[in-house]
Amino acid sequence: FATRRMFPAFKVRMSGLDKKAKYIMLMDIVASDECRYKFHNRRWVVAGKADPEMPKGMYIHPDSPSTGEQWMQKVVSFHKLKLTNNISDKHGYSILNSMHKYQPRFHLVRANDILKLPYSTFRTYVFKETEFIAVTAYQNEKVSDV
Amino acid sequence: FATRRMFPAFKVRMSGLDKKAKYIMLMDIVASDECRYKFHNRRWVVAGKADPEMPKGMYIHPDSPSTGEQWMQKVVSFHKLKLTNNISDKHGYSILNSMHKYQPRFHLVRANDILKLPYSTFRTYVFKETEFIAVTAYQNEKVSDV
DNA sequence: CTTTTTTACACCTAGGTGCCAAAC
DNA sequence: GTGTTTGGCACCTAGGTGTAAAAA
Repeated sequence: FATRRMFPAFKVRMSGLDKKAKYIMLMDIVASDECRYKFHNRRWVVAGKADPEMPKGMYIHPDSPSTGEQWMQKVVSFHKLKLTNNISDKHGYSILNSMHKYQPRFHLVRANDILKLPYSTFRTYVFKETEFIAVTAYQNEKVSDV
Repeated sequence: FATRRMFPAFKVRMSGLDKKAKYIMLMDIVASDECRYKFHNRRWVVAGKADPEMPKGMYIHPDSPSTGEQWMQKVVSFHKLKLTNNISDKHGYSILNSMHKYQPRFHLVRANDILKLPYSTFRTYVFKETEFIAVTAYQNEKVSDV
């Protein structure tokens, strides 16, 4: 069983925020489709129906809450998000099924305080290009060749 | 301006929790009295009225939420709590006035999820023996002699 | 003079990394 | 044989540590 950070990390650059207001940023990961994949002849191919998914929590960016000004002045990186394939993990990391396809989602909330989160409006953004297949070992040689 | 962890760390050992229920643990720091202190002839003596206090946030223990069973199986340490004397700190660390007396407080909340925190009942505990005076450099030789 | 703050820096440590060999 | 998972391990890095000297 392995627990590692997501690589490469999910990163966003923000603009148009209210400089003075405070924001909380979150992300989560949802299953993309109902398939299990395999890596055959250097290609990803569907290999049956997906395994059941574990419930996944919300990952709150550790700099939350911060002002719009602070968020906008550098790229916001979620590199500390941890993934695992250990279904009995107790640390609250995102539990993914290996060889399944996932979609990260980004949530922006205007709130002064984590305690106010549940009262607040979530704005959710999905970037299709961040979709990925979870693996236990890199399949693409180009990744290790960096 | 310095930002360091609190030393020694605030630690609690838990018992009597519901093993299956999930809990969130928090701590904060409040001013103990209205005095400023000085270290004179190897003793702490009152040296005037306290400076104004900055608002202090709640520090959520990073293992939150976890089950009663997990919390009880080892000492719960808040060693990652950060203190600073930088009044314009933007990281959400606890901003303390040096040479002032403070009281840490511990909060226990039964909740599955950080999003449910504001709906939930806080049980707050104060341990008088954890009161301390904030400093920028150790005054007691016994600390450095360890 | 005493007390307190700041800065710098070498040291250390926890934890994250790729990579490999073995197991499955 | 193929594809996938696991565990180990040397390496590296971010960040926390005390200490001491200088500044205030």
